[in-house]
Amino acid sequence: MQERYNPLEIEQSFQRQWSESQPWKVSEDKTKPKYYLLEMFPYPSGRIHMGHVRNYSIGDVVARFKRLQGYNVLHPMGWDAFGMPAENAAIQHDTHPAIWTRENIANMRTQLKRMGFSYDWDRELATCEPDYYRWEQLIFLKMFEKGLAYKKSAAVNWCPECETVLANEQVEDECCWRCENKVEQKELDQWFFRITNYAEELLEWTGKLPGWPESVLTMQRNWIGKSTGCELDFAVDGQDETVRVFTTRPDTLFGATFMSLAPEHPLAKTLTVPERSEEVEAFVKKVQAADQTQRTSGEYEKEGVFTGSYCINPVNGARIPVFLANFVLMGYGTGAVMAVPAHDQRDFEFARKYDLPLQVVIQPEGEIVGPATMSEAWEGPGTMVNSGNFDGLDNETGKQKISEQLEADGAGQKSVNYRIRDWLVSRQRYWGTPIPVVYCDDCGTVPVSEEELPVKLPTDIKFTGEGGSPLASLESFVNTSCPECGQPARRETDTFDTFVESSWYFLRYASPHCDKSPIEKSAVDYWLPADQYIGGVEHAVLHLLYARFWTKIMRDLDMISLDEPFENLLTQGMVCMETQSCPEHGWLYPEEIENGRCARCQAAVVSGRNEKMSKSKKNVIDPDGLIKRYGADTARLFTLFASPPEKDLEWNDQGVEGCFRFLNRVWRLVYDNLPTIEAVAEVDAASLQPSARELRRLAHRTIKKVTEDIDGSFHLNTAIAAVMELVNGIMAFPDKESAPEVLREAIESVVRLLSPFVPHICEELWQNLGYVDSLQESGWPVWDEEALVADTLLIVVQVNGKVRGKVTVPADADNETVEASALADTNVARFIEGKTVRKVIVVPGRLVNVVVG
RNA sequence: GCGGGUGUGGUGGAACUGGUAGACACGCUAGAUUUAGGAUCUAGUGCCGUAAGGUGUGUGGGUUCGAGUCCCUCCACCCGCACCA
Repeated sequence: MQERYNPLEIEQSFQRQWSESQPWKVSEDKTKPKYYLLEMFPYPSGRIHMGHVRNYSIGDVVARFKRLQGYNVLHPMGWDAFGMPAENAAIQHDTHPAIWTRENIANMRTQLKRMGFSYDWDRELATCEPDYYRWEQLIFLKMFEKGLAYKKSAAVNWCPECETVLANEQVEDECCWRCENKVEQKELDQWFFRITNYAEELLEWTGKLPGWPESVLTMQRNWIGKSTGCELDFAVDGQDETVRVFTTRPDTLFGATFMSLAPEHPLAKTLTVPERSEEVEAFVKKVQAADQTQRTSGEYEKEGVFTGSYCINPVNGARIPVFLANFVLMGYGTGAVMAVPAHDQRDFEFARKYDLPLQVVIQPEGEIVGPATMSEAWEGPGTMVNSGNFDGLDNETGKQKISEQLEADGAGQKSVNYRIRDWLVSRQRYWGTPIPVVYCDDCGTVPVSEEELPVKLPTDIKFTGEGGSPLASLESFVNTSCPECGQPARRETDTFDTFVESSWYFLRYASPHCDKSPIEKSAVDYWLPADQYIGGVEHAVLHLLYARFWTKIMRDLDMISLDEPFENLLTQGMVCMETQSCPEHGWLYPEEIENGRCARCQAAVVSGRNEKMSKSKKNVIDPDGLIKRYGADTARLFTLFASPPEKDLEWNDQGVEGCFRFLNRVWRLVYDNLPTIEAVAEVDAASLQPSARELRRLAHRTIKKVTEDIDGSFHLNTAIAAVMELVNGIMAFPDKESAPEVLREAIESVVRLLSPFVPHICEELWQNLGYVDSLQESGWPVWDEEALVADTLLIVVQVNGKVRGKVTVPADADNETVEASALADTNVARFIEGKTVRKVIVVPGRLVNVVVG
């Protein structure tokens, strides 16, 4: 055995072996319990970053652990390979997205292998390959057939920088999720997936995913945004029209004193009387000129205009004026709102501004509110008043009763509204899956026939960066014949949102080479759902919602029998680091700083906030540099030890040093003790001296702790801390020579327990301990319950709840004995002296509390 | 506004069903070793105090023999949704 720990040599040697023997290649084996460990696959940007290192290190611990426990573990890796950066790179570097992407994949694959992650590389897939996306096109055809994919003209989000439309989920604060530029609204003809058909089921299942973090479930519930109420019709006075409204507060119907329509409402023009049309048109123009951000921010001043028409309240015949109001959105509900100023704050403000009447219909308990005295709307519960037959009911009952009445009268019905909109999936970009559709002058929108698939993305393309998608100008692609009538026709030149590919890659992993269909059902039946999914929380309402939706789609197309794809979800925190900047040169990389000064101009460097590592702010650590300096095991160990997986990780170079020192200590632990433990007998538990029994107890306690910390709970940082304690305990063990078999067991435990975290060094140490077979074949250690039992216990003695002493008692001492020795402690006696002992509480195995007074 | 979450030493973080708060690590201090530095080893390290002891988990209160943990109040910060009818 070498004296010094040489990580690079060891790691490369094992990685070469693993490449050849492919120890993690799996197939369906019904004799073993399966475990599908999935990590969010990366976009092939070119290099892995610390976020990947962290994500995949967490996953690899669990994969290796489960394998050692005897599970048949599927642990795949692939590439989310379509997307904008490839196109931008092609324009900038005069290359082709396909070449750029494949080179990046090759680089990153090497980097992942250099980290020692235990993937089944045989299942690797890249979504930009026709043998992947052809199946996506097939599923699209089936969705089209069922009306689950459709094209419509709608006001959509347009990113001028990316020159494409975006889904609602991809707009954050009115900005593009990718380039952070301001998004515009445009009326365009686009492809949608009917996710709204699944709104209720997606919502319902958020209550049936106990393995998901509450925060993600809540975000999805918010996004789906269900509200229940009813829809009802208001007749227009003197015209043969009705205005349909949606309300969640039918109980306030008697309090409706006016009506607000969205400026875009189809009836807006019809209801405007000629003498008001000038004013109304001016108002509509003004609202349309304001951008969406202003219009939907709470601070936007409520404004409106009277149309001159009146509606009739169906329950009491009241004649109420119809307004157009800037805060009413056409995209939600029916685009018309019955305004109840006494019980809705927005309506209240609007009514005060335009001097419209208030009618109180819900009286809160214990106070009297009236139109004259109200300074804000009462939105809380109460008793119904001024509501005809419904007076005296509590308003919750009133909601039910009024809805029933409306239904009985045929004036309305109970109704549910969702905030979620259909998923806009077409993109005006080149580097994506072609949408397999043809436009024919005679036959209209015609799907490509299944036999024609895949519609391959053409590669003979020039990238100028101008004029939108290069596909549209590629005659050889665009010009085709109609699948139905054979006449000349044009291909769809939009491609799919890349989130379509990532919505089902985890299903494809089950049978990645299947060339008959998207998936092999038996393989999906065996492996899915994924037992554990690990990735960043930024996909809470994007990928994680789409993937759930797609799974249900494939289920309803009878391709799989699965309701939900991911049994357990772990959202790991971000990797953060302080930003550093120079007044002259802006953001600085860590290696551009020398002794707190800018390497170029020697100006003092200013430290900024601790935030997510990002290239744009240059607060990044390159995994490659870390591996070269310390090895992959240290890189893995630090990201796992520095903080619990779900929390953000603060980068700390000294912490990395500390982890490297620890691995050196482990190395030395084996090296120094090897002569003592090379040839020893089995442990004979019965004949051990107290100190050896103590060490053995520590070793077994650690096995238990590490097992329980990894399994299900992901307390990886405390698992590592526990092994560190064991190492400290072994180093301090005084009787190494007289109890070598216990020493060996303890040292072996360290090596075995650490192996999922730092596999290379452990494998090497295992061999040095004399084993020929791989550590991966050795199984996970099990603790001996009997070894956990202590001979003596340390009992804390409190007087009136304050710690005054500690006594050691035999483990089997009864309460009386424990109490007696507690009271006999000299320091405890000091505090009891002269006082009456009122009560003594003995907590077996823990403490004694003496209550005096 | 609604919903979710988080507040513990100089720092990252521990603490099972209420039972020694601060495990483990970083940093720091002192010492050993070393030509020096690094590495390594030993001891110490919440705060106040020479000590005995006091005090301490965002604030204030409550339950309890005993509260970081349970209940109530308030505060701060983070995340998601938001004129959603």
